[in-house]
Amino acid sequence: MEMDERKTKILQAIIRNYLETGEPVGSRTISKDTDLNLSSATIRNEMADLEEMGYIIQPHTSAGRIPSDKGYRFYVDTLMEAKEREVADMKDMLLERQDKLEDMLKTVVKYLAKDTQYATMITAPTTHLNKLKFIQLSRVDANHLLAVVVIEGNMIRNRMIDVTEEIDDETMLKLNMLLNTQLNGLAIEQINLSMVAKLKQQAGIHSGVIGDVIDEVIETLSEDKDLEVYTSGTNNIFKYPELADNENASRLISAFEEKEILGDIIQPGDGSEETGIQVYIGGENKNSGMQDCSVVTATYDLGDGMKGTIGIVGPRRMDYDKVVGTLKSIKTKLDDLYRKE
Amino acid sequence: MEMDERKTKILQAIIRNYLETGEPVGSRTISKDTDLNLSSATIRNEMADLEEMGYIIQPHTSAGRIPSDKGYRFYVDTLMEAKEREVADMKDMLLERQDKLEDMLKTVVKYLAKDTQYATMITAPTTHLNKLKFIQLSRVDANHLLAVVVIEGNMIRNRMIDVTEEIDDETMLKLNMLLNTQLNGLAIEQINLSMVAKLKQQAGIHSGVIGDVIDEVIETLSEDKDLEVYTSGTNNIFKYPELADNENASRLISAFEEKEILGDIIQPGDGSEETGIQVYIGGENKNSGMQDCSVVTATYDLGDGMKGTIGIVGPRRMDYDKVVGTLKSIKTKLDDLYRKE
DNA sequence: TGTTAGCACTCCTTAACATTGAGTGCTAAC
DNA sequence: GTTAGCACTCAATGTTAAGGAGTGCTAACA
Repeated sequence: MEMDERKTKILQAIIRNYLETGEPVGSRTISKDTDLNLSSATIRNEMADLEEMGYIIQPHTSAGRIPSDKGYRFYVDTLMEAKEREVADMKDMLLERQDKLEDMLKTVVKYLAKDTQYATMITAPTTHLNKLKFIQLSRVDANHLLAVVVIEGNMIRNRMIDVTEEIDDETMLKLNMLLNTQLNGLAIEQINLSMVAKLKQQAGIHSGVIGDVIDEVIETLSEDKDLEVYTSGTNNIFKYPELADNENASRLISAFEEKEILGDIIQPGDGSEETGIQVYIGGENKNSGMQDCSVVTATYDLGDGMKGTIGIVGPRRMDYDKVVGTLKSIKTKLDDLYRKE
Repeated sequence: MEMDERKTKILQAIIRNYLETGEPVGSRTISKDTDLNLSSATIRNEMADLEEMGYIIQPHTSAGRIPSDKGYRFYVDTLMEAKEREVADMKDMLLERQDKLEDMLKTVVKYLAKDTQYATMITAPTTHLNKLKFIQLSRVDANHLLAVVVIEGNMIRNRMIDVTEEIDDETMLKLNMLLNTQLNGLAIEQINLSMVAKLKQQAGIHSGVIGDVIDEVIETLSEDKDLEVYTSGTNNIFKYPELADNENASRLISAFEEKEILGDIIQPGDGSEETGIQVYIGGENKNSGMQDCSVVTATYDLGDGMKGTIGIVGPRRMDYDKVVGTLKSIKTKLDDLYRKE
């Protein structure tokens, strides 16, 4: 048996209706809702076919049908009409300050949660490909140095370094010079052990303390800010009874708190490249706690290799059109953000 | 009618039992559980008295009794035996790094959630009383300056500043000098508008750009890091049926996400000064969403005016002994942390 | 051959009702 | 003052019946 136009139309009507009401939909409803002018009996025959083909499911013998994962998948891949939606302007969210990326991400994720009424999360952009722009070591007091590093995209990292013996001005100057000439322009990823060894060697006699300082500077660089994840609207899961039972809710809340969801979910190279948007429906999720959820992710790219991911988590009967549309718009705005400048 | 020793013993037994089981406790149970050697009938008479006095409540006529807020209050104030408990060492959590206070707070709050099985939150220490230790302005590229400020307690703040016209080396040097001599040693709180005006005046001719830069530096200082709140174990609320119904859970989760709970709850100067520990039982909470919760807070003090608050949120029938004990221990460890050095 | 009306059947949902049992309050005796 | 005894209350649980939405199947129809 195979899909024809009529079956497609009926399947679409079932899904549309179910997304709206959350109730299993019966043959009579479809008979009235579509422009096919078919009796409920005919619809019933078609529905039996669709069930046999695996697109819809009957919760129990005397109930209507609900879409299966395969049905949703068909809908998302071929029937959905995701329209770009008007969304708030990222520029406004940036508050004109480049270094407070963190604040913008929080604002975005909050905005998305409010707009979609689902739970949302966003990862900070990766920076391991970014190049060093500026390194500075300053003496704060007798036994504390402050290391500040700026990388491409104007992200700042810093660290207070304890030193056991005071370092004189001349050495500080030399050290700063050394760090800048050797490391500037390199991507964080490129810095390896042999480079560090070379650096230490060049730093010369004071190897004891200076070696430690260099180690700490390097560590500051490779600090994993990439994994930073912000979430919002977790309480939205209570709006959907199928997710709101205690066990499920507890699992989800916990997953959001641990912030490990996105890492678990995203499987690079699964066709999301073209649009940057990817949909995972119910059982398609690897994460066992999320088999009853659908997740839509978008990869944004601020340029210079700074990519991050936005995730929206809702029930299977998520409003895919709206969510995908919104994410597309947000993604576009984020992508344009740095590029235009 | 007034409390006598026997009533006290019975009340204590009722509360202890209820805290353990979560079920209303009947007269027969108390008759067997206590060493009073009284029949259930006698206990019933006493219970009727205790109810009249407002310490216990009968959910319905044929049920046992549960403690009222007043009962819990009596228990917490006079019957409880909070024993200091062995807790993880903060030193280990600090990972030997002074500037990563944030990481320590996250670790503490996570540890507490795991240890107590309640939802926990912690506020970062206030810093508005702290003194400036170090200010540095550096040129990152032609139109970006980097401002870095270190305050007492070695907390670091920074900001990237856009400048429209390039600032020459000499001016930078002068500006750094000026900022350090004028502001070092001052508490953040002390810096006011007239000081800023004076600063700008002293900075001289370049007033346009320089003025903006100074404004941004000042803003960096007063950035409200104080309000930073970390939470953990929110999913623990599902362990307590009285909190886990949808409406309640949603409200609580949302309150935790907004992180406004502690601010709402803490009422300074309500007797928590002696021990730094404060207990809010059920209806005693101002926040309307938390009328079914109990909250225990502890104020920690890292010295230099850096105070913060820890909060533990659970059901009314929280294990007060354990929670208060744990908080006392944690508080002591935190208080000692910086002081000893 | 596809479509449809009709009908028996399934099974979830809801309400009504009876049963059980924990726990109480009261009374009278100790 | 304490206690045994007893009638009473009421949430919880189980049972049964009625109602209804929706199906699958059959037979008639265009």
